[in-house]
Amino acid sequence: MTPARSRRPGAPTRTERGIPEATVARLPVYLRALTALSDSGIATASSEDLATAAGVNSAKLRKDLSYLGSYGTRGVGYDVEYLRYQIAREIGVTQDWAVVIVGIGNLGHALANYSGFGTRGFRIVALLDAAPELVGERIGDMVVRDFAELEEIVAADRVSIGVITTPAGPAQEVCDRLVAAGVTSILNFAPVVLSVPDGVDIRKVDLSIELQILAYHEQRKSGEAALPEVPELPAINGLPDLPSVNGGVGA
Amino acid sequence: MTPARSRRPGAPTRTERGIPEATVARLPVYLRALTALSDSGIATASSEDLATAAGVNSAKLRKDLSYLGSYGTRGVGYDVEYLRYQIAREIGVTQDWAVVIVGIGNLGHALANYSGFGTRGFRIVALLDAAPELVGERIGDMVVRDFAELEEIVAADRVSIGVITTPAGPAQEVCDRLVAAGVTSILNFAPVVLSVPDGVDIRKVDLSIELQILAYHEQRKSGEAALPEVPELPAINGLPDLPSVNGGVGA
DNA sequence: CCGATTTTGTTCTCACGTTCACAAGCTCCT
DNA sequence: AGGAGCTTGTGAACGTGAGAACAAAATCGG
Repeated sequence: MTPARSRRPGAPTRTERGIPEATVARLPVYLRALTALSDSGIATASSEDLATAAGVNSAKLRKDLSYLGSYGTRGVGYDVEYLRYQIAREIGVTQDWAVVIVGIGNLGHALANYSGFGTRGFRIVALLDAAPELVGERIGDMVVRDFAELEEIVAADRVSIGVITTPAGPAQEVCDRLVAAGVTSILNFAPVVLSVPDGVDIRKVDLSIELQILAYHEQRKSGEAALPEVPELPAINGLPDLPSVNGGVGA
Repeated sequence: MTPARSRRPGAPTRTERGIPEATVARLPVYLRALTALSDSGIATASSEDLATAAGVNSAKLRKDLSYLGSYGTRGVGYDVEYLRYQIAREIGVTQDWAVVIVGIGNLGHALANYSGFGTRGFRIVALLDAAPELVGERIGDMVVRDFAELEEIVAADRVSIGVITTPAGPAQEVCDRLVAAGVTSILNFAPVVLSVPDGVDIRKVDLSIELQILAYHEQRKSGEAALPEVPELPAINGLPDLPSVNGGVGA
């Protein structure tokens, strides 16, 4: 996707630009760990302490932090407040980001009520749904508005992040509308693969996929003997002749 | 972690055992794509078709499927029903798994109502909460039960998967109780790093982390010039002397 | 029956991520 | 002031994953 900016071997000095994706995904975890330490009144922490709090290995943590710069003092550790600020700044949560949530079903409700939105840095500016019976409903201190107002809201509040909590069906259309309106980052909870143009980031959260991954490992654990060795379907001899629509299988 | 069973170069025949983790994470996506194709009455699909539907590259998809075995016919493609069954079996969703949900707040409600639980293969056997005012509440066709009944339920229904949707505070304790009761796979929605003994699998879903990752990329997009170059905190000259508890920073 | 065509399964190479191990650098004690 | 003791930051080795490219196998038309 991204053209991978040409790597000059000779000049890796400073933060350059471009922290490895795996590291970016861990920075929020470190940020949370630092906040917890800070709340406990701890002023300084070693990479070992932090790594334990974040659930990672200390070498990895040090390398991750080294991409941001050389905060930290040898022989001492990291100043909790200082490092916390640096990470927050690097991630971009020192400013706050306007977010819209589209699709106010069960999950949309839950997210709308999610106080403080987990960590600060994000502000829900609108709850949207196309269903007339939902529009006008109060949730916390917000009111559900019509999805038709999307463009107006995005423009007025400089919304750059959209959260899709609709069913699978309308998700792609909602996504297209969000992108057209100017949203450039999308968090998708609908169980579909959304396609977006280059320049738009998308992340997916999928409960059923997570459960299936767990099930795979669970199956391996409880009796590897219980795994049937390639039990061919009853009739797959000659031609695969349109069993199609009726789900005679498992699911 | 896994000792990586010695690879004999000459005999990679059959499913051996041990599919790469990255592949395991994509199998559920393929499964969903196949189900969609099946529902559209499509009986055969090429790796290209499937890859498009699943949002991946076709070479990757073929390699992933090759770990399961040699389903698929050269010059033709894959039989949709057949492949679907093979993947479902490999993941383990041909049998169904008993699941308990602990913590019936907003999110717990949402999951409890999540009809069909996304894909079949999972059966919610209990909704649990420790708060007396929630116990007894009806949600769909289920009733919230007391968390104290956990052990009994896990034993009776052979529950191997637990979902934690409590706040951060009680999450570790709930986790410990689940593990002690015999649950060996946990899906955690609480914003904390849980620690579990070896042999227990844990996966985490974290809204605020996902948003922060989006924010990072968003910040890079909108004006790389807008990124302030290392604006040191006002007073970090000499010694890091306990600024600790008061959060003078941003978050 | 044979060759052209299609599409899988696999090999090879490269990039990315993780972990180890250690030199550089800071503090504290004597 | 100097050395002992920690802890960071990073270079190097290792393992995993992604993608290109191609040989093997199946169908289909002549």
